[in-house]
Amino acid sequence: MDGRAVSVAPDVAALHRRFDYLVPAHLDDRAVLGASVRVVLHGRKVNGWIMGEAEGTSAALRPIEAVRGLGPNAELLELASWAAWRWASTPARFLRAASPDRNVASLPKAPRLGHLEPVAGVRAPSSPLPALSVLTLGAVEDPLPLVVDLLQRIEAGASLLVVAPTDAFAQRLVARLGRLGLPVAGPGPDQWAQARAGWPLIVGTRSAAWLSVPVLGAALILDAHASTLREEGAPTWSAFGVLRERCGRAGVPLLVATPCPTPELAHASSPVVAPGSVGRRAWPVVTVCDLGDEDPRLGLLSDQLTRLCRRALAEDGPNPKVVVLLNRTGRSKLLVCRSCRAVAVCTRCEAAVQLTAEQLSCPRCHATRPVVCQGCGATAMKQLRVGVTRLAEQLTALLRAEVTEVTAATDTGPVGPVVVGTEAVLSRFRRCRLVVVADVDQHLVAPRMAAADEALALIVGAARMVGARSDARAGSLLLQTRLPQHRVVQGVVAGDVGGVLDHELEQRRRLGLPPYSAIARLRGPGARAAVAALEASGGVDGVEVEPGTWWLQASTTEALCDALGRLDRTGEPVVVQVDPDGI
DNA sequence: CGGACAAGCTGA
DNA sequence: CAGCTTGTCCGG
Repeated sequence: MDGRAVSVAPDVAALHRRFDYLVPAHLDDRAVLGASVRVVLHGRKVNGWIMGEAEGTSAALRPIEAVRGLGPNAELLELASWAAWRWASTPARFLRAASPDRNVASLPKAPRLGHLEPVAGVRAPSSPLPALSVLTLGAVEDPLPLVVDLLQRIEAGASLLVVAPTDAFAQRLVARLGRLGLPVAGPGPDQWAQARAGWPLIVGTRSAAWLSVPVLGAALILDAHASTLREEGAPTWSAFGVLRERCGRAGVPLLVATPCPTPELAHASSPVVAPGSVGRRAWPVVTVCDLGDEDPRLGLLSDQLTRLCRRALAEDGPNPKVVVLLNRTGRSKLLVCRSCRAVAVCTRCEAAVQLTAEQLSCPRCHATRPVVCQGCGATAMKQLRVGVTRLAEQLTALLRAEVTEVTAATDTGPVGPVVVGTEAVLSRFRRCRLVVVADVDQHLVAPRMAAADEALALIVGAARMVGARSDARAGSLLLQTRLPQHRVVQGVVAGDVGGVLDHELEQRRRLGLPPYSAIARLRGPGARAAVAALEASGGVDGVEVEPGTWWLQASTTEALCDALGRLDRTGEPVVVQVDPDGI
C-alpha cells in the first residue's frame, strides 16, 4: 500500500502548475484539503497548499515533508483560482491572502448567536435581500444598526462577513458590537481560526474578504468607496471584486454601504438604494468659501477661515479644536488665470492642466490646447502653490495660537489647538470643532481619473470629524474653493452627492472608460512586447499612455482577463494591473 | 521564484 | 584550465 497522493499548489509566485505528492501515513489525518504543507520541489523546500486528490497515478512521487496547519477551505481554494484569472496573477498570491498569519493546528468551538434586539437606524433593503445592493448613506451615518439588521436576517448557523476600510474602523465597530453581547471575531491573531470555525459575526479589513467560513450568510462592505479596500500594486484586487464573486458563487447577498458610490459600484448594481431615513440629516453643517471672491493677497487665509477658526478656538474642549487639511506637501501646482482667477482645467476631462511647450496639456488624458482661459478667454496664467509648512506659519501669525503640523511622516504626540496637515490627520483625530479643507481644488482637479471621487472621499473623512448637523455638539466643515459651483461642492452642501456619480458615469461612458470597458495597465521591460503579442491575438487594444506604460483595453472584463491569461510571462518581466487606480 | 547546471570569461 | 560570473531551464 502506497497511501494516497494529493495535488499541491506550491507557494512559488511565478508558478502556475500543481504537483503531486504522496501523503505519508503519519500525516494522513492532518493532510486535509487546503492544508498548508512543506514539500521538496526541484531540490528545495517550499510551502504549498493541498488543492485536492492527485488525478493520475504516476510512479515515483515524493512524499510531503510536513503539514504546517490548516488552510483555506474548498470555497476559497476555488475563489483563489478565479482571482488569479481576474487580476492576471497566480493562485499562490491569493492562497497566501486566504491563509492564516501563523499556523493553525486546530479550531476553537464557535459560539452561538443569542437573541438579537433590533437597533434603531439604517436598515438593509426589504426581504428578500437582493443579490447585490449599494446603500447610499449619509457621510456620518452610523453603520452599526445595519450590521445588526443583517445579522438578524441571515440563515441560522451562517456567518456574516463585514469588511471595513481601516483597522481602527473595524476595531471600533468590534468593540461596540461586543458591548451589545454579540460574538464577534475581530481583527487579530485569532480571527482566521475563529472565522474558519464558524463565528456568527466577523469584522475585519480588506483581507477579511479572504477568510474561510463554514457557511457564508451574507457580506457587508462599509465605506466601499475607500481606496484602502483596493490593492494598489499588482495584483490589484479589491474587497468588492472578491466579495461580489464570492457571494455570487455562494448565492448569498452582498451589501455595500458608502456615502459616495463609485462608478464601478453603481454600475454593478442599479439602482443604487438610498435608505429613506438618511440624507441631509447625516451630513454635517458645511460652509463654502469662494476663494475667487476673497482678497487674492490673503491666499488660503480667507476672512471666513479666520472668523470660523477664532470662533472654534474660543470654545472649550480637547485639542485639536481646528484641523486644516491641505493636499500632500503642497508641491502640486495649479495654473490660475491672471484676470478671472479660474483654475485652468482640461476641457475634455476636467483635470488641472499644466503649461508645457507654450501649450496647456492634460496629464490625465493627454489632450492639449492653447494657453487661453476657459472661463474668460484671457491668455495670462500664473502658478499657484502652497505647502503645509508655509500655511502653518501663516496660521500661527494670524491666530496667535499653537499650530501643529501633522503628516504621515510626523510621529504621534500631543498637539496644539490648531492642526495643519495632509489626509493623515483624518485617521489621527476623532472629533474637532472645525475642519477646513483649505484648497478643495487641489483634489477636485488632480490629474487622476478618480479625482472627483477622491475629493469626495476626503470631504467625507473630514465630515466625520465634525459630526451630523442633527447633533447639537457637532462642529462645522469649511470648504475653500475657486469652483463653488462644482458638483462635488454643491453635492456636499446639499447632503446629496448623487450628481457626482451621474456626472462621472456619463463622462466615462463618453470616454469609453470603465465600467463601460475594461482596462489593464502594463509596465516593465517586457510591456511593449507583451502588448504587441496580445493585440495580435485579438480582442484588446494597446495605447502607450506615457513612456513605458501601456493601457490595454477590451470591451469587457472577461475579454480583457482572457487575453491576459494568454500572456507569455517567460520573457522580460511585465507588471500587470487590471483596473488600475480603480479606473 | 530560485536552485542546478552549462557555458562564457579572466588571469597566470 | 581552475575558479568565478552570467544565463537558461524547469520543477512531482
